[in-house]
Amino acid sequence: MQAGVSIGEAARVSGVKVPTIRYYEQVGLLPEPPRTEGNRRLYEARHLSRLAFIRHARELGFEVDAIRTLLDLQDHPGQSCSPADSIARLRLQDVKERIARLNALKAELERMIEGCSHGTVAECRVIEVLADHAKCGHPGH
Amino acid sequence: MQAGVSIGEAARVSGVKVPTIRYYEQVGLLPEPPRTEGNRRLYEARHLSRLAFIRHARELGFEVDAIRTLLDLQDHPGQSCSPADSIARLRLQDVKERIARLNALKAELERMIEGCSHGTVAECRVIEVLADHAKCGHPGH
DNA sequence: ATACGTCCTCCAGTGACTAGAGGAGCAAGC
DNA sequence: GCTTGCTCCTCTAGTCACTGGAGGACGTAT
Repeated sequence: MQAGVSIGEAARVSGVKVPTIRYYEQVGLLPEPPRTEGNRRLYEARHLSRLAFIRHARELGFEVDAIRTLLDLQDHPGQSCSPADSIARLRLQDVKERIARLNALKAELERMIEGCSHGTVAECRVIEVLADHAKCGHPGH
Repeated sequence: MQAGVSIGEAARVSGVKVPTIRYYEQVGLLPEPPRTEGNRRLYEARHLSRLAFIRHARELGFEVDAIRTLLDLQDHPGQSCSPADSIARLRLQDVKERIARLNALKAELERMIEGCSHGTVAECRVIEVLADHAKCGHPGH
């Protein structure tokens, strides 16, 4: 086991930016690492793997609060994993809803753009649809 | 033409909350309406239709800045609609990208959840995948 | 006259960062 | 030994599009 790496190095290997790493420490996602004599953070393997965990979870769209719970579970491997399972299921549900909503938006945007005759604003379907909700495929929203 | 409606009434018919209406005025999306003797806002038809426009555009995910441009175009109907068209196209591009990313997340979340054996955290696939990026379908992210 | 609902302004908070000011540590070249 | 330039430190404030609360005024019904 070596000494550890600087915050810049940690940023490089994890793909998380330096200020974001400090932010994660500040909000309690990442434990405070030891420091050098000159007061610089020195990250060890456990910090780096935790950082990778956080990054992956953020990429999957988990909120910081959810990640805190997931990390806490990881620290207690004997517990039931059903909280982790239900956090992931909630997230999946959320993702599915977003996809459905975005597909509706996509359809409406495509209809708007397709109807545009590239003339003046007065006859622009984009503006017209925005101004009058009744003119869109009004899918609920 | 009647007098106009209160901010509460405007909120009711537009579906935009009262503080949000005041916020739109503050950031210059909605013109300042006339006031009553008692200093209350009185919205006229033009304000209400502008509010509907804003709401619809926000629902489609246009940013406030983009909406400002779109409203400006609406106020000058003789201009070419190509700026409106390109704002909408950019938005569509963005929506498409989001859908693609969310579909990838959905696949990964489903794989995670499916692999969960409902036992302890130690053998939980959800935690495991989060901890080790190599264990997911690593679709680019 | 009183009670209640709606309205007013102003200021602070949300989430998850991001950017900048102002200063100190550290390695290399001259 | 000194300077240059990079990385690091803390602290504060800004982003986006709202949202919420304090503290007070107006308006209407009883």
